[in-house]
Amino acid sequence: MNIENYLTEAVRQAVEALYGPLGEEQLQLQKTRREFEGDYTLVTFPLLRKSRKSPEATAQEIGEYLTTHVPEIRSYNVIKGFLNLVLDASFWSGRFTELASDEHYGEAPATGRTIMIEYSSPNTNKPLHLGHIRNNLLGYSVAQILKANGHTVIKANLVNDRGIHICKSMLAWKLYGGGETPESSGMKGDHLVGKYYVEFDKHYKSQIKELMAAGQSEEEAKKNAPIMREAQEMLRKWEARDPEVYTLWETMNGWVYAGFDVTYKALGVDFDKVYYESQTYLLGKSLVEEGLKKGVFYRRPDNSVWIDLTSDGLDEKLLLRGDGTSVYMTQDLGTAYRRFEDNKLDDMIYVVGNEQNYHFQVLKLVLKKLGYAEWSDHITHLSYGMVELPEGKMKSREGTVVDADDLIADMVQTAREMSAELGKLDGCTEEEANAVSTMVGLGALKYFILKVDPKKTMLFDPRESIDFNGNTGPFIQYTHARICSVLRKAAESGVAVPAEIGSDVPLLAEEIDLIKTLTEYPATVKAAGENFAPSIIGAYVYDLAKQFNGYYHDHSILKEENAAVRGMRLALAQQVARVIRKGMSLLGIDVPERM
RNA sequence: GGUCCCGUAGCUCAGUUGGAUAGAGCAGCAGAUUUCUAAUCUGCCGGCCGCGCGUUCGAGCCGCGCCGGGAUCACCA
Repeated sequence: MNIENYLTEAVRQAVEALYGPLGEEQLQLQKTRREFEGDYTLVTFPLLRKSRKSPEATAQEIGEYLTTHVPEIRSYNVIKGFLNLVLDASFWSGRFTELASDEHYGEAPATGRTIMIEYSSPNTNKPLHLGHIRNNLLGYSVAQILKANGHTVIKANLVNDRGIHICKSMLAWKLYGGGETPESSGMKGDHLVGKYYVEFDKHYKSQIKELMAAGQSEEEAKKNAPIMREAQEMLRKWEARDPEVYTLWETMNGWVYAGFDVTYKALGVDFDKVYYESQTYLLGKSLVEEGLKKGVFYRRPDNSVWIDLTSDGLDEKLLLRGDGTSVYMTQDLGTAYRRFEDNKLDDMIYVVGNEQNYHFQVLKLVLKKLGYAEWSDHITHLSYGMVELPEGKMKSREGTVVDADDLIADMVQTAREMSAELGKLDGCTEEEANAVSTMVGLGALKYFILKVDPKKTMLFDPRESIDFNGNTGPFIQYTHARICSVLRKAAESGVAVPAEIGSDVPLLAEEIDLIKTLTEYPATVKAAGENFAPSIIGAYVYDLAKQFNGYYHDHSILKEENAAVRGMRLALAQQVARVIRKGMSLLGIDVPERM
């Protein structure tokens, strides 16, 4: 039975008995804020027209009626126009028993909807950086949250494995690499390839300089630099499947994938489907034909195909080059179409940075104009803001990018040092120390990034991110570890944790607060699912941990002599730990049992 | 210039869809440990929610207009 519905119905009956029938929107029942006495609050302002009395008098009247007619409502108080209803304490022990015995607490029943979420989508010419970390963490977490909401989720990764940028690192490796491999250099594959991407840029720049010194304009120099011409030639050869180029491409991409796998594994993210652009970049041309036939697109004299979106407040957009080759938009139209067809998707979510807002605006609009509104309306661009550093934006040219692997290693290392300093690792095996440091270091990183609303540009301050106090992942993990410690000690001394709380066990106000927070978990998961916002889960879990930590600090559990009260507190602690675990797993954060 | 996003405490951020006296953390100040984990807890200090007008019983939230910051408007992906 849903408590909100039950109470709303009771209140409706009360109001209608007093003032006659009323419309849907006039009943506003909400949780009472913590600083007031009560559990649920009725806002009476919308009812004044019916009651024709002052807010206070109206609240008074309804409160009186409810306390005499509804057994669960013990008392009420009125503050201004707000009617605070106080439920009987035994009611909350009942609610607690319900949630404790629900094995799938916080997991919605299957909806039958299938949702694909595409995230990560790296280029294979350089290693992942901090921006990718936000992308990956968001994508994975949103996938987890949608699963908890009962949807079938397909996690997809579209690897950008072809194009001129890939040829650049291939060419630089061929020219200057001397046959270097990940094995021979001891470098991670993606870092090795990234090194040659930088190498290309270096030579390219010096060639431009030379040409300009020889009298060419900057524009000419950029076009004429031999190394650039060679890279373009390489791309042509690749498209013609030249065996030598193709083999090199396969080899170097293989190195990159091996490197990415390590990073993905460290981040704890994974995928159900991996698409490669080299296999999908020809898609979408038939849609262009279709658009031309329908008169939605038009052809310019140079044979290129465009759509005019000026009447929608946008610009004209190229869809196919004059030579018949695809552009980004062509491919995305094609892959979107194919994905909906192949997987019978109900929704498609793209986790892509906000610098591509315009692209997705156009994508959806074009599909709509082609007549596919019934599914293009189910495309969501989960747009996230840039990650900035205290020094400003990350720029690869200026070497201010934060490498993903380095950052992860730093976080784990810092976690380890701090643990060691506090003596937390005493008596641990090397393996245990590693496991805990990894969980804590990554917990800090993940929570720090996910607690921020995705839309917003966020500041990543390395010093602050490794702070383990306050609103941080490690604080939540710590709270969990403490609870586990209590439960362990209870088990050791043979004290059982009861499955439910007897209705006669006296509950403190803090304990009722804690139960209330526990009952809000499913609604929180739902809200996070509707808004694609892991930050909502983060705020909830932190609040729960904080509440418990405060409570737990002032009230002993194991030393409580009254067996019923002790049992109640143990049961409460156990559920808090369980909900922390559930919430954190939606963020992709592991929770240690000791730390 | 067009389109989109952001603006809340010194700093980093919440604010559950329009409700009560706007919340956390960090930083600063003052305290708490014979204790089940002090990676903790308690208290204090700190606010024209960018500005103005409007909508209504009620606006940080909705509408309009400004101001400030960012992204984007490529035959790159």
